[in-house]
Amino acid sequence: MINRLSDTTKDFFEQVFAVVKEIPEGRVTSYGAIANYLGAKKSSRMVGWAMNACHNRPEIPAHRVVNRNGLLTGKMHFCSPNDMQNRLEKEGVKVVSDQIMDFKLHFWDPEEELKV
DNA sequence: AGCTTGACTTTGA
DNA sequence: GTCAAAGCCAAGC
Repeated sequence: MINRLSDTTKDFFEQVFAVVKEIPEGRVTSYGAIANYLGAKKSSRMVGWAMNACHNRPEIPAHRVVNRNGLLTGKMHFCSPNDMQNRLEKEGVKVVSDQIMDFKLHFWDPEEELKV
């Protein structure tokens, strides 16, 4: 369980970053899963918005966070769109047409792994 | 203060 | 199974 922070927006960002940082190599998760773990399932967009601020946190493996369909929706927001897919494949995650193969297999649920 | 947009998800047809 | 619409919260204009 990561640090429980206040419900302020800024802390929400930190929470998202903390969870994303805990994602092991070769694993991926979805915005909704993170949002759900943070207790804001309906605010899945905010997770994406939080990732938008990941530019301030270079250590955040945002490439391991995809939409619920396993699609690399945010690849364009990387410095190099190809880098996201390349990095995932390097970690053992096969990606074809911006979509993660066997997404279910590589899926990493924070609620289960971090044990709320 | 109000409207539009956005790295999403869920539900209904 | 797919497609369209609604819901959600925050930032930018």
